Amino acid sequence: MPDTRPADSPSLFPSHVRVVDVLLPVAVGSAYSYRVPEGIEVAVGDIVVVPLGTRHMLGCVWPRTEDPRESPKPVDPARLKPIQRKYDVAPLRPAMIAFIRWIADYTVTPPGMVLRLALRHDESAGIARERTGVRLTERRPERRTSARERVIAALLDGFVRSKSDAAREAGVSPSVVDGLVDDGVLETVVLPPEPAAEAPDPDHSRPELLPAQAEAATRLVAAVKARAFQPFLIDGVTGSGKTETYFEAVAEAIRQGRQTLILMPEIALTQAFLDRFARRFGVRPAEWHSAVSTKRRGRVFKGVASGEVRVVAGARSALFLPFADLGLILVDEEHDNAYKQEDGVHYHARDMAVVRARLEAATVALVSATPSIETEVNARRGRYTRLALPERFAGTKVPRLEPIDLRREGPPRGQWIAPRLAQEMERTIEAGGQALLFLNRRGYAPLTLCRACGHRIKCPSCSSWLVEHRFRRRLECHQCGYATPVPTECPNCHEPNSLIPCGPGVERLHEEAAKLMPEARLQVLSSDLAGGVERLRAELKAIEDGEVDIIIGTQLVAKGHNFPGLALVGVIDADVGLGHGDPRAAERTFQLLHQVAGRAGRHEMEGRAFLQTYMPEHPVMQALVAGDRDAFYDREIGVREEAHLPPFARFAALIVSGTDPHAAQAHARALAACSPFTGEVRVLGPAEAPLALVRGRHRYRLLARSARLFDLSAYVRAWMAGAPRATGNLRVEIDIDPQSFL
DNA sequence: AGCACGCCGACT
DNA sequence: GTCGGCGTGCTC
Repeated sequence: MPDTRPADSPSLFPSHVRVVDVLLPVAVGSAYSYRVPEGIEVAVGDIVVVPLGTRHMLGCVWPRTEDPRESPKPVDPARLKPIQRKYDVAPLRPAMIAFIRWIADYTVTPPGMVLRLALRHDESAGIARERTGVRLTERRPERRTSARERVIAALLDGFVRSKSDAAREAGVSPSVVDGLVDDGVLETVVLPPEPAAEAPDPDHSRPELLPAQAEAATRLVAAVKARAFQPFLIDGVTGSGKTETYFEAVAEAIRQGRQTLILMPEIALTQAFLDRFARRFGVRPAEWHSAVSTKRRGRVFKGVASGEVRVVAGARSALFLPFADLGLILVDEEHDNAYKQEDGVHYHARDMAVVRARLEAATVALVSATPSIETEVNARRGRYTRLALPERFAGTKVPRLEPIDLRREGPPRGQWIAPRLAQEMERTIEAGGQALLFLNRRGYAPLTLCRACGHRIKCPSCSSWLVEHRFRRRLECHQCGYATPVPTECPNCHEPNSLIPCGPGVERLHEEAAKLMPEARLQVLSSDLAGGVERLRAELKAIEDGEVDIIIGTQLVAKGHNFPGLALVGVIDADVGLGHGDPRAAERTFQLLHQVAGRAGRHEMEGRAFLQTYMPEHPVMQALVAGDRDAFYDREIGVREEAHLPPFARFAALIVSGTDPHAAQAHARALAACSPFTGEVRVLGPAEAPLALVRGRHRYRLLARSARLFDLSAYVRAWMAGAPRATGNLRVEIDIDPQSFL
């Protein structure tokens, strides 16, 4: 049914002119109206091609609302342009339209920008090329050659093969096959389109579950069966089998004929997860992330929309796929901050997953061994049902954690591995185990200092130090990517040979470890490893095969990878981030250290972990060493409540940036001055943003704080409506629920 | 978001 | 003289 204007409306349109609203994936406030030409039928949700200015783009036929923000103002009918054509993809379902609207509303972003997240994959529309195969006919060639004979022999079974397969099997070049087709010896046949993903089998290989797993699985399965919105927290210690547990829910969704979305923070490194899925269900799930080829993404997009793809494992962008019937969403490692999108539309994929599940009447489970404070509070309040998995599998023990007090037993100046840790490493390696040194700093040294004048080398366009990467012989900015050769004299006072590297990075730690243990085999693992993801996978494999004694890694090693031989973990600087007054630092530190320490001793050997710290009495260290998770959460939740911090209050951040610091600050002040007054919101700032200068843009930040149940999005929207426009190269970004509320 | 239009600085 | 930098405004 075309969505035509009611005949009785005092509209400018003659009643026979059919008009629909189309939302476009651009930053305009509302949908635009288009004429529907004869011979085209469109309905709400349809994806259409429309002209906009000088170009053509995809849009979605959008429902009319009472909301004046979304409805277009009446436009002169003479200016209406016609829809060009309907696009050959499944229409967006009402739940998806509602989801897009919800996010636009909540994040204070034009709905078109949110639609863009769902339509951005231009391959979504790409028409899958028809695949053809060849089959033997009754005819035989007049000219017979040995190559031709081989092709005929290979195809004698009568089955259809693709041209390239036929050529490969016969050991000939594809042109031989083409020649036989021309002679009528082979006929071409249209093949059915290649499936985007094989169908997973819910009963392929059902595992034995521990009692706690079985109990949790039963409840998840019941929720999936009920086909109603139900949120869970799967809260299980490392090695308790969270994945096996939620796989039972996936199996049930498959049996119900509904689809599953599994969100993961670091999808490029999840080979192991995909294999695990395949062992349980017989096939791998469809993958969705930036490293998947365009062509493949196009197939997955279509398969998801048609319902043929049953399970997608993906990064946060997979949340915007147009599922035909989504029954289950899993958010693995839900506490991971990679789920927060920090540019464009600022959304938190974990929270939006819960929203989407509600709109789809689906089950959603957040999964973590160290839940975010927000999720823990939701579980304690009963908003999320907690499914606890307290037991580890037989044969695996929780690693023993010990602090190393750097004030009393620290390493000599210029070194970073404490003598006790070095001893323990040696002992571990002698016993045939592996050791991991964890330091969350890439490169050789985080700061280069001039001994003569005290100058510290900074990035020319950011407010950050340049990090020395000795292997590449460069200083690099980790903020913007700026790189320059390591200078031989101080850029400030020009004193030669006066520059000294300060502090450790993983490269420097590698140097020190190699000196301490010259016999040991070492491997550095960080995200900037030369050779990219391929090389990384190879190194991980080598470690798994026991070809490495000491692993030196950044937080990459904390995330999701399993090292069976790992018996000892040394955290070089357990205090990173603590003591800077960032209220989220304690939580992040706890999660990261818990995760890193948990890497040790997942298998035969008893694991040990050492935390090098200047504050062993800090509650985070105490809770980690005592293995008392609840103590950490109790305390941290108490701190948040008392200080009126999330989730007991809400924040919105406005970041004003521009190349001219004075202009940026002035605009930030002007915004502060025009914030609508209400007793329920406090506006703080402007102050320099945590990263005061990025890529040559100076940043100032305003924070608005309200009570938990206040509609802060509506407040910010009203505020922006009455605010002076940003002019010149000034930009204002809105971040609802910012990660940092320092 | 793109893209065109328009207004000011250094070059064939 | 115009090429092109970016700032501004519009797209049904």
